[in-house]
Amino acid sequence: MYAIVDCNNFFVSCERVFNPRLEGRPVVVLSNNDGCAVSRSDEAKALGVPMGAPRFKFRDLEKRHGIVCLSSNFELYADMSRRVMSLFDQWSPDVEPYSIDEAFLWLQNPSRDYLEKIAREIQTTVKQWTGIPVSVGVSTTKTLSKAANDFAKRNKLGIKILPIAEAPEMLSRLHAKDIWGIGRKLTEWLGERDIQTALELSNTPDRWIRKHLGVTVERTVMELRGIPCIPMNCHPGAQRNMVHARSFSHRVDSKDELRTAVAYYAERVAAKLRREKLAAQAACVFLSTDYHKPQDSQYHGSETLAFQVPTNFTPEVVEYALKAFDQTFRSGFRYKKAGVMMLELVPQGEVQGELFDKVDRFKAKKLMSALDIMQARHGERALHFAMGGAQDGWQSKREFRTPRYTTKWNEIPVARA
DNA sequence: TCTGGGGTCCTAGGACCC
DNA sequence: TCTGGGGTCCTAGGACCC
Repeated sequence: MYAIVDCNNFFVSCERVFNPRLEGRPVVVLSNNDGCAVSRSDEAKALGVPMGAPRFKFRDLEKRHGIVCLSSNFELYADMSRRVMSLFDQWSPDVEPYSIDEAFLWLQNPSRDYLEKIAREIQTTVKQWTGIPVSVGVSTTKTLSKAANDFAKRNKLGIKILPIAEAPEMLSRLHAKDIWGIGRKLTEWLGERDIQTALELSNTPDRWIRKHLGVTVERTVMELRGIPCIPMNCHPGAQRNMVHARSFSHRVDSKDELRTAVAYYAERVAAKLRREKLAAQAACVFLSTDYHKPQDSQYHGSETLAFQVPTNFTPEVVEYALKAFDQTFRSGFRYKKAGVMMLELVPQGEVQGELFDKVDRFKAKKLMSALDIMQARHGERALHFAMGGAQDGWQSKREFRTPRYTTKWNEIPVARA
């Protein structure tokens, strides 16, 4: 049986662990730039704050009901996620962390009593040891366990065990859009063909599905019928790409300012590569205007350049990123977002040397370690590349960020006895 | 006025090989 | 007049997930 353990309102729950005053109040965590609602407490959901809604659209609700809006604090959420994930191996040797707030567990014993007991135990232990409330769904496939979890959440059950015999009943009440793997486009397409519920989809002939919707949806359909097609992935392959991208708080039209932003993003993504001990074979820079403003002239450009040798050396990453930037930049637009992608990642230790290399790799590595140590100890701005320069208008807005309680010594919570 | 960021997988089509 | 069959690799774009 597959269990999915999913943290309830994860980002909000993380905030509540360290600020119990938020308990019982409507709380919303905002995306970068304090833009959209990305996590909502039950109270905020009940007031009608939609997932992904931009803040200015629920400002009225916010004022009227005293909704607490917080900027996202990813350092905290990542650390809390690590704590939660670290607990799962006591219930199963096969754990697949699926996202920052979810993991699949493979449970060998299918007896209902056993599954109930384990699911309850997971719920109480995670809450007691980390402060995070979770929901658990269990069934014969991953897709059905996700449906069970959704059911548990909707009905405030906390856990739901779904034997295959009971699946059709539940699927008849599950809308196609709420199936794991069926997104907006597919929902629309299915709706046009009068397929509304998960049960209707699972009763559709698989040949027809395969022909019109491809193998991915076919797998989902089989899974709804209780036939596992999406295996556990406990040892995921190495990461293939890495991105650092941000929207600007104001629109930017100056080339210099945009260039500075790109150089800074290149710095950040190179540092992230080194943390993961990876090197990239190519760099891609992309720029875009504000697609929410169709009346403005639009431009979405990107340029990819291959490195001579796979690298994570900041000066080299910045150099290539700026070269790509100069090729993709067009003047006369007001830019809203830029990003730097590192492509075709390889483990740093497996990089093949190059006889006529321009860079002294040995020195480069020592220089970067020194830089990384300095930044870890004294902050990112203590020592950095001039190119990534002074912080300008393109910087993200983060007005309401809470302390990084668990990862910074000077932000650790203080108890007064 | 104000609308996120970071990923993966699949498919179709074109270029190229013998 | 008549013009094959069987592959691989790469890329762009589109879908999905959280």
